Amino acid sequence: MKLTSKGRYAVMALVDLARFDNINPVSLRDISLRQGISLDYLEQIFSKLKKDQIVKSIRGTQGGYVLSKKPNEIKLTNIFHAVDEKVKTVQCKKESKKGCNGKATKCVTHNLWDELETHINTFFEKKSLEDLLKNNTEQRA
Amino acid sequence: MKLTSKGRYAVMALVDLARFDNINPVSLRDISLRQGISLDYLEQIFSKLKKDQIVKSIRGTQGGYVLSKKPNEIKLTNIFHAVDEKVKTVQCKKESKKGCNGKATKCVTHNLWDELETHINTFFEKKSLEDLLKNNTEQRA
DNA sequence: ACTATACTTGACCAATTTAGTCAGGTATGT
DNA sequence: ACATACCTGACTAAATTGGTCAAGTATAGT
Repeated sequence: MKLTSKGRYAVMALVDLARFDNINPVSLRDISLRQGISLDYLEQIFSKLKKDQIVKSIRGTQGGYVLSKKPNEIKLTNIFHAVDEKVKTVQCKKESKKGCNGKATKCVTHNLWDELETHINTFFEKKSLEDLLKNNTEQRA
Repeated sequence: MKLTSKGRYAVMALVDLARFDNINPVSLRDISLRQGISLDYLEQIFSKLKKDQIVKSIRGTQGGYVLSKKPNEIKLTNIFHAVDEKVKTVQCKKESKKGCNGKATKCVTHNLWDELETHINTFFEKKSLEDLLKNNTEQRA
């Protein structure tokens, strides 16, 4: 079970954005250089972030991206959801009321995976961009 | 971030094994039929479980597998470790004392991923096979 | 001794996903 | 007009996944 780079990059880019968008919109080029992420790839990621209204875009020279909410209102869940980074532990194709994969009973580990998914998602729902920013400035001090 | 079927199958198979190995060794064929997992694939998985001494094998007719420890001594961590289902959130190739990927500073989200990894692993370290067995018999009642 | 059962090992493979690249656009401030 | 920077979609190489297939070896029962 691993995180995809799309999810990781999205969070890295947004932390970067949050640190610099107070003055001017931040161009993807800058983020690309600072975070070492390919510009083309960033464009894909930001188009998704924009679709989910996590960022706003400003076109033209001196344009770039800005957060469309406050850092404490942007949770990891929101970011991951935007870039299709989803937590998937259960695979049962067909789940009826009482059974998995058409069987009469729930598969023996079904509850376990549900529990795990909840456990992970709770983590993502609690953490906001602001938390990460704090953590980061503390480190520099 | 998703669980691979190797990890899922390993846990399912071991729960099955734990329920039936009190009387006789359990053959992979039986597990295969009960859990709907391909026999060939189960063989791969059990060879790993055996290597990590989670199960013992008995060859020949009436042979099969048996747990080599008590269910409460087998944690999810042990199972996942055996079948190479590892939790990987951080990707930084080179991490020196203070930096990632050769840079001077830790990447802004490094602590976050570490935290997430710990959060998930804690879950795996707490859960034992016994917990799953209990949960399962409760369900049938 | 023979045979059926069941573990053992390793090679192989198709499909999917991932992590991007590439090649064009379009909008806008100066 | 022109440079900057967003926008969009097609494409692809490499890795991973989720297996299958083939050819063993060990052992219990007859």
